[in-house]
Amino acid sequence: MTSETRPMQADDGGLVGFHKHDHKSCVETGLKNAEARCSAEGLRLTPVRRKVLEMLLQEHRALGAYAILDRLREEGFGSQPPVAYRALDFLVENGFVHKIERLNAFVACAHPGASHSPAFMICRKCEAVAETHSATAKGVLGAAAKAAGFEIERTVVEAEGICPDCTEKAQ
Amino acid sequence: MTSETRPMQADDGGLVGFHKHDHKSCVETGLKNAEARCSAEGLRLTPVRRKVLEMLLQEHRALGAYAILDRLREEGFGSQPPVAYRALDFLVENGFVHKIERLNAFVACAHPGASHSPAFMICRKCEAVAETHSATAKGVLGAAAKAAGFEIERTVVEAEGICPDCTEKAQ
DNA sequence: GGCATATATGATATGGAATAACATGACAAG
DNA sequence: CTTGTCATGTTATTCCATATCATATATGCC
Ligand SMILES: [Zn+2]
Ligand SMILES: [Zn+2]
Ligand SMILES: [Zn+2]
Ligand SMILES: [Zn+2]
Repeated sequence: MTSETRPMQADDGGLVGFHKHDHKSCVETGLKNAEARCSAEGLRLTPVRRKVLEMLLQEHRALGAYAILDRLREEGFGSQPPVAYRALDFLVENGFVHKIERLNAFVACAHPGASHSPAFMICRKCEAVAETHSATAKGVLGAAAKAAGFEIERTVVEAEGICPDCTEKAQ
Repeated sequence: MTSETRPMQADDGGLVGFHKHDHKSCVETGLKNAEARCSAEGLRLTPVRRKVLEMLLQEHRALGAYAILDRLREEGFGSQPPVAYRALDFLVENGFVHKIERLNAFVACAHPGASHSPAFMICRKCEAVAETHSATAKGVLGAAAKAAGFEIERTVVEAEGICPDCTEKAQ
């Protein structure tokens, strides 16, 4: 099957971005989880880092580095690009946040704690982003890589299209 | 429509980037193909567009827009960003070139003429890029999308890792 | 506590990617 | 010849990202 510690399923809430849900708890538990994991693993969830994670949990869409930076400035943190990028680097490295390559932007991870190869669905109308998981390395691509002797370390899987809400509205 | 006429297979030469091959013919046939398709479909393969495609066929790796721009300048074409971006837009829209989101860079398509959802393997050491195809929309992600009511229009599938050559050299 | 070391932040500067907006040129249709 | 369309050229600006140096803050050891 897919993942080692806590395998995910297609219906286990992976599509937060497209559905109604208890958003306040969504943010709170996200932060709680991060705090727990950081203290468990000796990582330092400093104020800037915590704030950036909070911002990203707040939205269920991707934020660009400069949007993040603007908000950091408003909150009294440093206002130069490296401030945002360093916080993002930390969060991405430790799996709290993912980068959406297609958008050059960032989203909070929807499956904190689980080891996973994330996959994303990006609505090109409303820019909502939903995270699910991919098994790319085990599918066609994995076979091709194996055949070629290419060693996969990381995969980027992003689907662009129209989310259910926008499809509905368009009717 | 560029049609479901010639589906690809996992072993049909999709890994050009990692293997020795007749590179001169590689470029020539690439350009011939493009010319043929353009005149068949009423597209205009103008000098800039042709030059950019040639450059990308020449390399088997991704080139950034500004690298392309530099060479265009050397060849006497316009030297401002839009010159390169417009040519690239044309080539990407018509399937002659793909954008590698992970690198913010561009490669010539290795399967010209065939309708396909490309997938890429990117070596993080030598930056070689090999194109193969993905069936993402039919795999786990496709199922999740269907379940969520998300309509996939396009997929980005990019695997980062180490190519066979670099693995070998490292021994 | 005091001090050395590592880590995190602040601030400056620069480079690279991408697009908006406007002007000009080539060319075909009317 | 005029008009419309498409491609190109040019200017300017915005957004994304990193290198570098200086300062502060935490942590571990004496
Ligand atoms: Zn995730
Ligand atoms: Zn939408
Ligand atoms: Zn292709
Ligand atoms: Zn390599």
